[in-house]
Amino acid sequence: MCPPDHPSKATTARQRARIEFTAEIKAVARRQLAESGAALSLRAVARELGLGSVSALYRYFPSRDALLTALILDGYASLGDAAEAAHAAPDTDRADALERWVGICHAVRDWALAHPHEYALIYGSPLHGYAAARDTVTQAARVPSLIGALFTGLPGRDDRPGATRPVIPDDARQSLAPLLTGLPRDTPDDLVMGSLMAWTYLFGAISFEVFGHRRDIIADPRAFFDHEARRLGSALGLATRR
Amino acid sequence: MCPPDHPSKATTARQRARIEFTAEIKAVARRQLAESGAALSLRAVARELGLGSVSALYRYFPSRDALLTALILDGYASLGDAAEAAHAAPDTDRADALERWVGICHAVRDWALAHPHEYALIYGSPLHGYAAARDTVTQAARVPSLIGALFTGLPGRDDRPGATRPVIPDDARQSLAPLLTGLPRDTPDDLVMGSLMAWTYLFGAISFEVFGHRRDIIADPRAFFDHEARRLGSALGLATRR
DNA sequence: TGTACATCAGTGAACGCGCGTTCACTGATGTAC
DNA sequence: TGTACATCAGTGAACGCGCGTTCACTGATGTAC
Repeated sequence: MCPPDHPSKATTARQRARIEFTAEIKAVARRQLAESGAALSLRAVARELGLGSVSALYRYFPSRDALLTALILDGYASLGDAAEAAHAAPDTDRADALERWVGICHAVRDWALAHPHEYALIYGSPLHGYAAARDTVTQAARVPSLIGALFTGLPGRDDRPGATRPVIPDDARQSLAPLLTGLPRDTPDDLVMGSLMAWTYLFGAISFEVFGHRRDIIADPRAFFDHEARRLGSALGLATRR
Repeated sequence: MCPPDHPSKATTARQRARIEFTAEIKAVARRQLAESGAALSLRAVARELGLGSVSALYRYFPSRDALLTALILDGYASLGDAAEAAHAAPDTDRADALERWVGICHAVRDWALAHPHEYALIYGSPLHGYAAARDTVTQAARVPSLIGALFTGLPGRDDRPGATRPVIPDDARQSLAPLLTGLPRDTPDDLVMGSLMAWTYLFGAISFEVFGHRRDIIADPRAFFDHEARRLGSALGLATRR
């Protein structure tokens, strides 16, 4: 269905054109999704591309759902890129976990505000008959992984001797089992829990703003967001240097 | 468009039938929304109602959007009822703010899991060309108001003399202005902030679960939810008695 | 109480539009000898 | 280097389906005298 990921030097003009046109189709589809709203129409995409027929699209995507899947995958990847770039930014103090957390929060929020419809595609209501493709999970896990690393990574840990660790009841701890199997054995449960809560909060705050539930309620969304991210991060145990 | 809200005793059989049938239309529409997915089709609703023609529906709702608006309004009202019932439940210790918070959380979650499509209609991605009706704001405000009352109401306040209040930066405080005008003058900003954060978190956690982002990640969602609600509530300053 | 008229619920056909997918085809770009 | 054949991009028509909304209508339910 798609050209190989590692194009050999033997790429013909046809292959290059195919790759370019595939990208162009996705770009147009993305734009239309952003402008016209929720529904993605192959006919409209073909029209805007100047194609004389809809059926030409079927050379590139076997169905409408396949195109949608590609857009979702790209969305996750693009969001992951933005978050990881913020994490790797040279001007942040890498030892200050709270600052890094706030930086990631802003990166995700900025991305969501810049691509509200792609955000809705990823984190909004699930689509009618559409079943998420297996491939998406890898990309979808990038942001939560980043947050998890921030909480459980050593330089950010707030393990001052005086600090008391929150107690996690057994049933809640056991419900983390699917996650813990993928982590080092000595990862403290409360930090895993904390990173999940941080991810949840981040998603909630941005969804509220993007979906309009904060309109007329909060005057300066960015200032509010900055503060809530800070307060939540420290409430969940992220340490700052100051 | 609709019969008067306060039906006088002079309700004729016709008027009663009209009210009943309006409710039946909404019930069928709700069911179809839950089963078939996102799209609401007047024709399908008419078919299931046994009507010989779609156009009969136009006696009850002037357009498809009007029916959608009615469903959204009902959704907010139904959710508000559930949350308020939990808050007024006789077996909860009314002086224990944390327990009441957790009770409301479970009530909202239970409602959302029982009505996932209605939940998506209310809190999911905004609909294509659809603009929210003015009437919805009153109903939409019920859950956040309840949470706000819990945080700022006296019996729940964690105002032990030793407790230090979180400091809120000026810009974040000012962004709360639209909300503060509707509250008593001496309402502490940090509690208003806390209730907004609690509402945000609640929405984030439930959306994650309802929209499937916790599938394969958390084994026992209810246990996890119970713990996260507790931990968040106390992190935001709600006191418990124990 | 009985009749004449107004109100309104529901009908059925039509308008004009959209959509995803299939299929046999033309013609250009590549490949093998 | 030149020719014969295979590959594949794009065409255009068709299938079969969906949708919201309008409109002139029939016939039953209510109201006023």
